[in-house]
Amino acid sequence: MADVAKLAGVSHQTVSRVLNGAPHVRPGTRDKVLAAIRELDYRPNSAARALVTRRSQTLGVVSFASTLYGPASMLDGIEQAARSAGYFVSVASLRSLDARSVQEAVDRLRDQGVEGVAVIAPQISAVGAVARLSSSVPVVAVGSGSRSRVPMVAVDNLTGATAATRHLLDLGHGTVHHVAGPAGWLETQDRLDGWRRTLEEAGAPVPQVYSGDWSARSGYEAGLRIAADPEVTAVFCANDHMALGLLRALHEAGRPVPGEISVIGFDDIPESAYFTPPLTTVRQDFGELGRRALELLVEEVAGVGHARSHVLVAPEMVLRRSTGPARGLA
Amino acid sequence: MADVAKLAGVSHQTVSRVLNGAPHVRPGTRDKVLAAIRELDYRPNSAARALVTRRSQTLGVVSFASTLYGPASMLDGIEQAARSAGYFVSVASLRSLDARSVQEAVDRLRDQGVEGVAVIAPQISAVGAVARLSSSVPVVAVGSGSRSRVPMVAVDNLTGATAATRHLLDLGHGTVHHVAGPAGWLETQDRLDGWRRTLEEAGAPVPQVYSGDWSARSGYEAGLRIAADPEVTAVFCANDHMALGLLRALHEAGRPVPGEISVIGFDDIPESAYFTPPLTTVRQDFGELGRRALELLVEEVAGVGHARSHVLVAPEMVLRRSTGPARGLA
DNA sequence: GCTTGCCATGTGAACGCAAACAATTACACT
DNA sequence: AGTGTAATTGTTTGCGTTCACATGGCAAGC
Repeated sequence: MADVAKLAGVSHQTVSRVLNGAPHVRPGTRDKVLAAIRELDYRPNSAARALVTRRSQTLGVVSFASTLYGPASMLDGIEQAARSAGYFVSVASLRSLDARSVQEAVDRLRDQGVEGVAVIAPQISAVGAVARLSSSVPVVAVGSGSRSRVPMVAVDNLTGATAATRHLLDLGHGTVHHVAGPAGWLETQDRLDGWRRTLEEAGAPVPQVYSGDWSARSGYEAGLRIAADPEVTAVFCANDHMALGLLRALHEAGRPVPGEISVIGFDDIPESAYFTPPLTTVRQDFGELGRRALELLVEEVAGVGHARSHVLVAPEMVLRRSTGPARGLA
Repeated sequence: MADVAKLAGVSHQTVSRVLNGAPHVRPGTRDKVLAAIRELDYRPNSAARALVTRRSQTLGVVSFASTLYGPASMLDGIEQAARSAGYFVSVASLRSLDARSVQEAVDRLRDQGVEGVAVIAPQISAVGAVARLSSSVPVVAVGSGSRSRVPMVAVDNLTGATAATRHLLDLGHGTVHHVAGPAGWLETQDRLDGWRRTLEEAGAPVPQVYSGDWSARSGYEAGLRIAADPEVTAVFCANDHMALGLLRALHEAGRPVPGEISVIGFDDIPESAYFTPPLTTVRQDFGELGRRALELLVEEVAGVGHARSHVLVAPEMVLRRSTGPARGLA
């Protein structure tokens, strides 16, 4: 910076002012400085700036299962929004979701000097852990269920699950079976609740719940059991990947979809439209979730009050061919 | 740090020595310092350290299409490896792949002070852009094709494509059609080359190439045209998502797979085993790719020579039910 | 007993920048 | 011309580390 100042014939402070867009710099002076900067290909040193301003311009993201479509999309949305807000993004991904790992990841990010952390870790224990240490750095949760003590942005899983269940009921199905996500996840819980409540309100029996781990494989395994149950005519899968596995199992068992069994998923991953048959599902816009979360985080970092700490984004049902009227009603 | 020094009754320099594991610190002294650190919950300031050491302990990742399974998995692998190597990871994702965007992303990272950059940007133009500016910071490319001028780690697309094509030929198919990825991608080119070369070596006719953009939708569109062509009995898709779309189109057109047409994909995403029918494909271990790339980058940063600058990871064929003998041979 | 040399620790700078404050200049208005 | 105010620029300080060097102590060797 001293070199730039010398070349431009001003003090380093004036260079600093130009760099930071401070007022009261004469245009001519600014131009000289700018020219010198270009001439020397000068780059401000972010470490020095961070040291004195105590602001790193960096936000942290704790992410889990980041190879899945949902988390990856949220991360992408976060990065986009962070960039427009002028922040860098540092990632720490989790291998497991216990409180210790989360603690560790957040510590790691904090040691790096991030000004805030977004957590894509939709497990109940994780959110608890995060809440406990959010004292030192602002934290927001992304895509988690509704019970978090920290500010968060999520899709309205309850409403989505209700819509899905309702849809199948309206099609004339006596009840709707459910393939849930793994225990401990906030999404799992909310979708389960929405499903159960809708059934109860409709006076429909609440059948036993099948449980998976979000993977197609687990959906397939649930599907094998479902296919063997002649009672089942409608299934709500807690995500599209499991629905894919379910579809596969049903196909192998010679149970036509939607002829004998209707299937609805959740997420609307880009592939869902090309399943066999194309999957009716509940769309959540993960990218949007990430963006909104980041906006919230930026507000927190800036010290704006937590006016709208809990943001719920409405999901949207996407009708395709995997759902149809109950048998005998066609 | 001064507080810690005072509490421990030593100088700040001794605290620094303890922190950095420097030799010549008496165990008793070390313990006192450690105790003081714990007592005060002291955290070293990374900005100050970066300022004086000129090392940020941060590596950058430029990523494109990071919501796709491949890039997301590579990012994940990179993050893992970076953590074990003691580095933080900062991400910059690209919206478009022109040289300007890449330039911008790398600049952004460099301004942040990263010590090296891994580029998940498998487009020819991107790699060119990166090569040009790799002077200031070490750069490695991940998952790109083989023609890059910067060090890189990739799956051996040529071999993979050859194996896929060979497999179908061996099954008795007269030739193999190809649904390629978008132009300009290194993977696209290498898989295309492998396919074409294998056909030529086998003396099989080289049919017209269908082109997609990696998405299931584009595979579906190619599939519509392929289904209408009675000549086609075997198709090699440049990735699994397009294969899914193709499968869908074939199914709709009443062309059984593998009865009438065999289909093979590339990638082996976790869902491929649950397609209808389960997809034969060529597996690439994206996570491993990311890890290897990061190791290479760390070596570069450390200044170790470029002995093994180009790492090719062998892909592995996964046989499932979407491929079978040619008609008349069953 | 007095050097020699290694250990253990302390002292003073410097890293590159922005904040606080000081100084100078320009301009309007009396 | 004289005063006041705002605009523009400069000077100094310190952010929290590590680095280079200085210092004191203690053991071994003569």
